[in-house]
Amino acid sequence: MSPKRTRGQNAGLTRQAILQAALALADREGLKALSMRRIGQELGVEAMSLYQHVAGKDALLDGLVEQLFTQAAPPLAKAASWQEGLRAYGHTLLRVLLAHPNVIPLVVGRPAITPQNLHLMEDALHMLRATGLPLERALDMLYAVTGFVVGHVAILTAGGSDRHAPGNRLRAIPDPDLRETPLLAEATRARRSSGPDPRFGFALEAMLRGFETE
Amino acid sequence: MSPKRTRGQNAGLTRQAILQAALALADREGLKALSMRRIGQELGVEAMSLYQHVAGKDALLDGLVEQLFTQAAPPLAKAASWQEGLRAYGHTLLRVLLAHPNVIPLVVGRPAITPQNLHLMEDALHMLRATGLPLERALDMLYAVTGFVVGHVAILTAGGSDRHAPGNRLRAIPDPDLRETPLLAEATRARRSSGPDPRFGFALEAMLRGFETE
DNA sequence: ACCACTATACTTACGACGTAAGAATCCGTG
DNA sequence: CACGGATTCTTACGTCGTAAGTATAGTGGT
Repeated sequence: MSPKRTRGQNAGLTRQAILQAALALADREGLKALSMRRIGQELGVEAMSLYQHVAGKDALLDGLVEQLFTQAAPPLAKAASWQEGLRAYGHTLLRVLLAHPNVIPLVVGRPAITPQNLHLMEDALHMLRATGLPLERALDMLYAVTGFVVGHVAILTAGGSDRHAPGNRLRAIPDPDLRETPLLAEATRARRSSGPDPRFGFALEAMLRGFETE
Repeated sequence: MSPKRTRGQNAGLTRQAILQAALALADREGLKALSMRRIGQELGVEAMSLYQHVAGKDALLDGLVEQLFTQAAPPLAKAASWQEGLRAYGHTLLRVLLAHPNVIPLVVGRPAITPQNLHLMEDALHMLRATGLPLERALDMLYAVTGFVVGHVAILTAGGSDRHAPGNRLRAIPDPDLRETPLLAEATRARRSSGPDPRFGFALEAMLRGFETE
């Protein structure tokens, strides 16, 4: 009944399993809850056991970011034109990031230069160049789109992450005081009633068009 | 000679002075060095003394972000058209953020909903509406530009903040392994040799144009 | 001159953190 | 069965944010 293990008994730990548990924990309780001890607890294991599979906390956080980007990469790989590829990549990345709002500060705060992620970028460059884009321009656009999406999401989820850690909602401004900032209050109220992101797609298109007509 | 104080002697602490010292410390030694004890030490004071002027560490970090946005707000306030205002705001914000690369994760990770910042947004909305923009659209654009700049900077400074805390350089990718990712290596090398941000202005213009012709 | 009173700074203390070092246990191979 | 590497657990150290309590300096009234 009790899954108690003794000392050297393999607990089935994996880098992947650890990252998954950490991501789930971050989603559920916020970044502040992401301590080694807590993650271990989540896996029925002591904190120090994790160090067999990840080099340290920073490496673990890099791994989290890597997980997210890995999810967003495929659409880019199998597109016909660079416009279509970047568009699909942008929307997918947006969706992935919004699915894990608590982790967004990590995505922004660290480049996550894991081997895995470097290969993702390499593949993307291959694809973009295959559809007839100068190499340097391809990197620029990859950065521009990624930066735009990340920034957009950062603004969207501002205030969510840890302030009121569990159960954070996805909004821009937390009900500003009406008498102090009436315009702001009215504008955010109006904005919130419309769909979740009517402006994102448009701005992204504007960027793609801009790159086209350079 | 010795600036030693005894117990109740006023040390000249202020919220402003604390924030300034903290910002300088973060610029100099990275976010990880930003502990209450360390900041106090910087001001010749014990950690707990700071709590008389800031509510806690989170509030202090919010204050840091507030400082940055306050620096970027003026250009928007005194512009003739919304295009000009947003353009000036974007470029100024970019400059301010790049001047403090270490704190960028904070800017992204927290909305810094301080009263001060809410008023900044309120003023911006006033200005944008005065030059003939629907309120809701004004907020959209403010968010879009802010998000774009933040994202751009986040990507630009990725890897800097704490990894090798002091003396971080401002680059996108840290010399990827040539044999693993040849395209990426070549593209980043080419990119780095050109100016610091040839693409930012263009992308920003594309966005503004896009909003115009909606 | 004295005395509350308030503002400010310091001291101590607690629990949680990341992780270095080493001991204990399991498991595959001989 | 023996043993050696892999994996986990235990213990320990220094640092963190901050709650609670204490001591000192300045201030205004008498």
